[in-house]
Amino acid sequence: MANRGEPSTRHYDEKLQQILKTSAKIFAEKGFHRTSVRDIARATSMSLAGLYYYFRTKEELLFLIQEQCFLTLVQRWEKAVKPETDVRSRIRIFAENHLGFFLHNMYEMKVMAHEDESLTGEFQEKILVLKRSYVKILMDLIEELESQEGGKGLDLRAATFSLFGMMNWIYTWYHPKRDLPLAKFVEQMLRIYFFGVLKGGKVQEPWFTSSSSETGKEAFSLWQNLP
Amino acid sequence: MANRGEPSTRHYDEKLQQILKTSAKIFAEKGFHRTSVRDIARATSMSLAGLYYYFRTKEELLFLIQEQCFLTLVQRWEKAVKPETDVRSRIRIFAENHLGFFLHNMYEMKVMAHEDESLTGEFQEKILVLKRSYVKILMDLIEELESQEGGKGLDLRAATFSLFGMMNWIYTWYHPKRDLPLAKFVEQMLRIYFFGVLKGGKVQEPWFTSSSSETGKEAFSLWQNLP
Amino acid sequence: MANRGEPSTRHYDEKLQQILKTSAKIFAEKGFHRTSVRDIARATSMSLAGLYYYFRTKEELLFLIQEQCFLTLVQRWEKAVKPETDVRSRIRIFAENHLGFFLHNMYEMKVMAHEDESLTGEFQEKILVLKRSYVKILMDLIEELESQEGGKGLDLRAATFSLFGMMNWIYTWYHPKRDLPLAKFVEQMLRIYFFGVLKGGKVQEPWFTSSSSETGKEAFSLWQNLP
Amino acid sequence: MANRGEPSTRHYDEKLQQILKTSAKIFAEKGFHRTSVRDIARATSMSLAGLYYYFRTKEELLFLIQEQCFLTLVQRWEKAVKPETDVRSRIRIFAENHLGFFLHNMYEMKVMAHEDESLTGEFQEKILVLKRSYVKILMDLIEELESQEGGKGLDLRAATFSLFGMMNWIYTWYHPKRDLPLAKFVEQMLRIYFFGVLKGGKVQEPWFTSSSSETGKEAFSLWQNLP
DNA sequence: GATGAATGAGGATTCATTCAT
DNA sequence: TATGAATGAATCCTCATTCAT
Repeated sequence: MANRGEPSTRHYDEKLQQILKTSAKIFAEKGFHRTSVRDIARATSMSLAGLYYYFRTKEELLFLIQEQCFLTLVQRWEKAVKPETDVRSRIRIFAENHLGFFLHNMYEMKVMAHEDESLTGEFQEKILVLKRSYVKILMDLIEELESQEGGKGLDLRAATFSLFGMMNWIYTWYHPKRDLPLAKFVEQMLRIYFFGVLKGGKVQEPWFTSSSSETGKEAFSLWQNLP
Repeated sequence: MANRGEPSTRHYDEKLQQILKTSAKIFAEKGFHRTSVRDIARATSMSLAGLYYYFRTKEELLFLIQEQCFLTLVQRWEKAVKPETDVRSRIRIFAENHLGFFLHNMYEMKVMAHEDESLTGEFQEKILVLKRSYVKILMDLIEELESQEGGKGLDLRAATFSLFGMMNWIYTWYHPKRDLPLAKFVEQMLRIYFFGVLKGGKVQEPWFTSSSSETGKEAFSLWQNLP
Repeated sequence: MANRGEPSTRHYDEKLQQILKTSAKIFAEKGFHRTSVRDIARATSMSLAGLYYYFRTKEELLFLIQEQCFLTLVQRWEKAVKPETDVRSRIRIFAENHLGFFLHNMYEMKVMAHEDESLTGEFQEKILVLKRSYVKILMDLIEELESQEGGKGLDLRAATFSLFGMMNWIYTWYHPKRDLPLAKFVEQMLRIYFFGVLKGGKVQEPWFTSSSSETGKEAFSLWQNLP
Repeated sequence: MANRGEPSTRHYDEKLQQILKTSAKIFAEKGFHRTSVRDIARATSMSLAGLYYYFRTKEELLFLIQEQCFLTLVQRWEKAVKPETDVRSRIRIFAENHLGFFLHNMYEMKVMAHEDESLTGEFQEKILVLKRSYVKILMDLIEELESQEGGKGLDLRAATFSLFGMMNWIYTWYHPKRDLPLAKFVEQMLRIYFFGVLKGGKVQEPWFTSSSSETGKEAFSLWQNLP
């Protein structure tokens, strides 16, 4: 019965998973646009045309990879988190989930972080929805943290995306052999995010003295118009 | 007659700058590989062939953009920093410099952060050298901070790239109209980086209690083999 | 086990007929070359591979459609015509047969009229034979008409194909809801063909006065070499 | 200045004309869909990519051919027709124009008559507009003829498209060497159309005696459901 | 009889780049 | 300096067809 789109599931699914895995690797290494479907055919030992039995366009392939990642991410988060009273712990669990996933699926991570904008149209929209709801989880936690622990008057978006930035950027520099193993790594990152890099305990306010920072808007006007 | 390599510099430079600026915008918006030289011709109102007077290949164009950014970045940093005794202040100046540049040249920033790996061969190597020396500046500062202020036993690479991550990631989410203006924005980011998001003053050690974090390496083994 | 060439005929034939009917519709609507075997699979709710039990190639499918049409056309003609003495009546019957078939099987008609040259090799040749013999029927009738009724000195091929042209062209414009019903339609067409559109009875000779027509060969030399 | 779409006109136009002419020939011989752009490249001794300087898609190429034909057809008609009082003469001039064009540009004629439906979207629409206005010219003439000369009660659409059918069908059978030369050919066709093939003068009404014709709607019900 | 899975060949189109002028 | 015209190479994708089951 199945006519492209709903092939029989047993073999199909296994093969598709293998294709997604292999493609993610190549996309991560060469970039989505530099990767030709032929590259994927070669890597999967399939024929060019044979691949198209499993996806309709190269872009759909990218979409499938990203979609699966987000779904997995959210699903594991929901399984890992308990209605604990401690916000801070929940944030920690979120970060553990996020980094754990990323370090164990570095190719997919890279693809998600980097090939974000390679999707267009409906594919882009669908991923955007997933991503927004995923981001909202962390943002809500941080908001709760702010309001609950008294807060330092941090900008919510800045606080949220700073953590995402720290975490997502790792694909550009993290080497398993060179850097800390996962558990320690997570600890370090959360330590920085929660307590900062400075040793001292008390928050010194005003802690900065730069003249430029004080002048507000014009502070960096010299930056206008490169070079 | 001026030929390639030694064109009369007056007009040449101005025009080239305009081309770089325009190209950076398009690269930022469509991505390097999705951008065709025709797109650039259209945007600069030049003929396709005419452009090739100013660069030899599309990749060189990307290189020129990135090179100029790094040179500017380093140059301004050197001008802005004084042999101050305070490490923390120097880090702040570095961040101000970095973010100031990024927010005032968002297209170039995006291109630097995102089209990093689109360079190959010699171009890639040259940029790598520049980038490494730029990263080293911050890394050295943080090392100094660690050793001087007593330190919290942070991993140097993690601490360095966490700050870069926070800063470089902004191209994915920062909207001038929606988010904080530059000066406040820098302040927020440094506050998080220096003191963390938690309110409290004293560092609680051990501050975390997660069982998974304690188990070390195996902690996230469930992540193996997506999905 | 029935194998290709001698399948059990009962089910086979019914199913084949259904496939031919469906294919004719799609060929008519999208054109032979634009139609993929997948389109036919979809429309017949069969699997792609399943179809190939009923025909060996897509071209054979087209051949079968055309062949069946011609055979039917000739067969019904032979059944309808009586050794009447009146040539004119026999021509009328031929036209009724032809148009009756066409209007009742518009998809097949379109395919016959339009996808004529989509056949190649042996298929083409076989259809050509059928077509020639079919055309010959009408041509012979018209020849008989000419010689018998005295004739107007008409060119035989021109007279024959003019009628075919009038009839075959209808697939491009005839709409059942908009145009005359079959019986009246046939009448109109034959009236034009037999008596012309002009009202008058007597043939005016010379009926034309155009100077260009008189100049013979060079008349339309301005047409040479478009535009 | 020119950037695809408005190239400089001198050389461009000549070359484009040559491409159109060559393409029309191939389209006529192999059919539009069977013709690959490579075929055209070969026939024009240009490179595949080089062709795309002159048109954006293969379909546009077909459009250009058809458009030019219709424009030429209308333009020459307007130049040829005089506000003569005689409708019949004007119809004759129309037919002369149409057939003259067709016989002198048989490839283009075939393409117009046969590859009609190969256009889609806007291209199709534009040609449809041209075609409708072209058809309207003849239809108006025939209407005038009907009302003026008294008329035989002919259906307007049937009368109009019968003539078009006779004329347009010639691409399927006309051979310059075998058939009548243009002037005589036009004469024959008009004679049939105006006076019919029957010799006699008077219109016999009712001129037909077929029983089936009299039964009206059900006349050809045997045709239902091929075979 | 029927189908899921696979493939070789070919198709339209785009692109970076060049070169004569 | 600048450009119109041209091109080789590559890209994504579709298609008719097959074959083991």
